[in-house]
Amino acid sequence: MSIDYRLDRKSLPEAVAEKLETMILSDRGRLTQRLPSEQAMAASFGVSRSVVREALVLLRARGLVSQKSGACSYISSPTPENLAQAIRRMVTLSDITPQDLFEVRVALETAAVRLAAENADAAGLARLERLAEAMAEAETAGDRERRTEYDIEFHGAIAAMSGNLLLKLFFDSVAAPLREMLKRALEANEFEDGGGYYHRQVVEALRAGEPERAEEEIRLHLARSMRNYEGAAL
Amino acid sequence: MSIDYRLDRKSLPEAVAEKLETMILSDRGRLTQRLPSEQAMAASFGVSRSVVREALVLLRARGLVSQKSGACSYISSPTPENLAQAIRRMVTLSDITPQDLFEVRVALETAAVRLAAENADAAGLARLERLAEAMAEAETAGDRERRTEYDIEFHGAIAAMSGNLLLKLFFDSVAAPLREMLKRALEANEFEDGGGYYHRQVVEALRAGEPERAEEEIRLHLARSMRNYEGAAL
DNA sequence: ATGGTATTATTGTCAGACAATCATACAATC
DNA sequence: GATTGTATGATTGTCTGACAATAATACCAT
Repeated sequence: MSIDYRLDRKSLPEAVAEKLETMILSDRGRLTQRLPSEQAMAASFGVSRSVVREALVLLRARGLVSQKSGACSYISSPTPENLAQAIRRMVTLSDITPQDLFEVRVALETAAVRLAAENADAAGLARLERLAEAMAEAETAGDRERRTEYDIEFHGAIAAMSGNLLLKLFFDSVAAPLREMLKRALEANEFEDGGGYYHRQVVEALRAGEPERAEEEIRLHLARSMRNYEGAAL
Repeated sequence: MSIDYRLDRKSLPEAVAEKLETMILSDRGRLTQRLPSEQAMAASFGVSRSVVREALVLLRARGLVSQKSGACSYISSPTPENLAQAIRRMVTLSDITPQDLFEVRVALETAAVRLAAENADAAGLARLERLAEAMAEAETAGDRERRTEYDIEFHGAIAAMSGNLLLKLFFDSVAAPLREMLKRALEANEFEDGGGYYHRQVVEALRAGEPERAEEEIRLHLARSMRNYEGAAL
């Protein structure tokens, strides 16, 4: 006649995963640490190996552990790609439109370029210049594929130059699906861009250390390049 | 002596999950559809039930299916909470600082208020005004808890008014940890704010349909309120 | 010490079993 | 006839045991 209020409605694997997660998070800093074997965990948690396995699948999906067949599980850190996939799923399944994606990207990048204008160092500026030049070269050579690569790298470098890890992470996550859209659009449409003119304008503003101007240049550039996405479905 | 090129280095559960995911995604629109039983899936995929179970755990972690014990699995859509959790994990595990969080929040909110200035409708503006008033009232009454609630709701309402689902989603995900920080800071520090003055300024700019001014007001307000976060650890 | 080999531990997958839970059909009641 | 309660079957949740594939380790020969 045990009453058994059953406050834990969760399933056993979720409960185990939660415990493991708190253990992992409290142990951060000491990463790349190997976990006990599944049998050992099953014994210490008082559940069967199947439950531990399902818990590990959950944690792997969250990017918190990595498993190699035959070897033990290791603690790991979630990667940006992890978040990017979640966003992509969300975008394809919910009512988020390509325009939403682009607007968020503009928000992140304008903020990034503001911060970059204050953090800019010589090495970073030189790298941006190299990328802008390489892009212009690829464009005059007619190599649109390489042009796009350099373009993406340029914008990513600005996000990195902001010195804000979260900003960079968000930018990458949003840029990934946009990049795929762009690739599909490139195969169909004609491409149009100012041959790296805007990129150089941005670099100049960054070198001068003028956040407002840098933001304005990026905003112009992005508004212009948005046309290339038109007609591209998610 | 079968060569067995083994092009699929993935584990069986991942392969099954991938197949199921493409099936689900291609069937979107016809959601709330029930999947076959685990046994049936195991038979049709030619694997054991354990493999199907692990695949389902993966899909559940991605928010693509929901399971009720005893009943079948149902196709489902990922929720914002799903993404928010991923972001929270990412924030607690990496070297992201409170300042990073705040900067991203400013980026998202300034973009949101710009868009809101263009999308503003009477009902939304009225709601914002009610919230600003309620906040000012709570502040004069000395009820800091309620004041904070209205404050958060006000900013969330602006994000929602942008009409951009992804922007709102990101904002909520970033605001959640900031909100916790603020609560802790509130218990220690004295709080200082302009009694809802800035909020009213923002609403005015929105009503006038002036994106630039609205952004500037929000920026001022946020720069001012950032002091309240000082000394609060993540 | 170094490199190759054998042993051992661990994971990946399978099969079968049973209890707990849910869905459904059916009977009973108003 | 609609609703409620019950019985039955299906399904999931968990456990156990097993074996092959793979990685880590210890051991041995050079």
